[in-house]
Amino acid sequence: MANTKNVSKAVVNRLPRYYRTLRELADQGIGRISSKELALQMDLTASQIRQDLSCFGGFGQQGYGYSVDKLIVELERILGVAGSQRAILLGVGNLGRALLRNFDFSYCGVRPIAAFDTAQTVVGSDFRGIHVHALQELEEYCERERPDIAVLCVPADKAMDMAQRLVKNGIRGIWNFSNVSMKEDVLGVPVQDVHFSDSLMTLCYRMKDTDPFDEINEIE
Amino acid sequence: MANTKNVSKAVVNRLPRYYRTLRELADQGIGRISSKELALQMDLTASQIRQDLSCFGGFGQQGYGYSVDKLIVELERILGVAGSQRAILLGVGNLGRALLRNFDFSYCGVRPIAAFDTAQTVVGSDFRGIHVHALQELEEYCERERPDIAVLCVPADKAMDMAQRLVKNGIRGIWNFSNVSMKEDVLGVPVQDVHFSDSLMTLCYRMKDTDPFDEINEIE
DNA sequence: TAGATTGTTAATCGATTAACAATC
DNA sequence: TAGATTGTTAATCGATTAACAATC
Repeated sequence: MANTKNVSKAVVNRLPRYYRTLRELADQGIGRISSKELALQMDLTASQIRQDLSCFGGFGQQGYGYSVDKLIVELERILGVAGSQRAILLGVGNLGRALLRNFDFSYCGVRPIAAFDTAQTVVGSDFRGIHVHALQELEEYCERERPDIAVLCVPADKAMDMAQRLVKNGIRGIWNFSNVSMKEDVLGVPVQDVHFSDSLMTLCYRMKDTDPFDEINEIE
Repeated sequence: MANTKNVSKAVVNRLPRYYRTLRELADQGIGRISSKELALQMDLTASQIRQDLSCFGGFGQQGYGYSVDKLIVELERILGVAGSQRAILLGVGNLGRALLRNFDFSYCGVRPIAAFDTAQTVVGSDFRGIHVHALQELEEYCERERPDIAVLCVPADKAMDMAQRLVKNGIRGIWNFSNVSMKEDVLGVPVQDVHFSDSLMTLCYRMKDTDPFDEINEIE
């Protein structure tokens, strides 16, 4: 019945991927899976999967494996994505719009409830039913609606001030798309950075192996 | 003079963050830094930083530390982001547009040279100087221009086919924004997935600690 | 029942940290 | 020169893998 044992960071990092894979399996109509099969699918070892899951409880059954649906529900509980957190989005530029229009927040158990911007051209418009408010209404809105998460899509130079303003207004977590690193210990709430550039750089690094011009890939 | 020694995955994962931090330091006009100071800034240990960097060579100087500029250049070489790779973007929806308009490709040494879509409404338009071609021109274009990287922003159901088509046309790496996991060993080129949802879920997980409604966060 | 597969304990492997001689 | 800081070797710590009794 333990909620958390001693969950290492490495395990936590794998949880979203477990969740994603299991959702895909469920979509394919697969109702149960063994650690061995799942390992094959995810390029892990069966041992590791059993070890990881056992941090949170015994969800499997000997001789049978794991129920996909049950595991999904458990992972939603573990990840805390089942609680229908309420999110507001700051900065309705191209990226903000792309998120409002295309991103499936509900997949993560998050519900976007409002957006904010300063530009007259977007204030008052709606994206997929989400209304864009003038930024000056932020304080009043937060007091009334008590959102949990802020999706930060403002320009880099405005990001830090905005983050502090949000925390002051009761925001409990920041999903940060502005390309600025924020010190969590200063803000006092979790900040999850999305660094597109890290991802692209990792791709470039991994492409070096296949680079026809890179002949100096020798050891020593 | 070693190009690569035995670089573990953990080290590689930290490289983009080293690069980002050093660029920030350079922007602040800081010309040199010791492993101790850098460790403080990045929440690592000085030992780890020296260990990590020494995988690629001895870039520091006893009694002095590291030259920020020199380290940036070295990291660009190590990461392979200095080669000005050429990228094409597939799928000019909101996300594709957001990337074309806002993302600083040059930060990663990548140069976007063209975009492709099927919709008559966007074909022929330009975003920051990048022209949107009709998708049917892809083959001809690739043969002529030989792009290295594909930025995949097409809908999930088109992603896998498109990826295979791109590889057939000589693409050597895929930056994948479509929410579909691709088997690299099938494609034969590196694929770097951008999973927004993983990031948002991790935020939700980390917010659990501060959740006022979550009283059962006990050990055992 | 027999076969399969779990959860967990022990063994191995790898990554991080500490320490220190070399030297700028 | 003396103080500072590197690169590297050895020690510690943690994470992954292997093995197996328990049991569905």
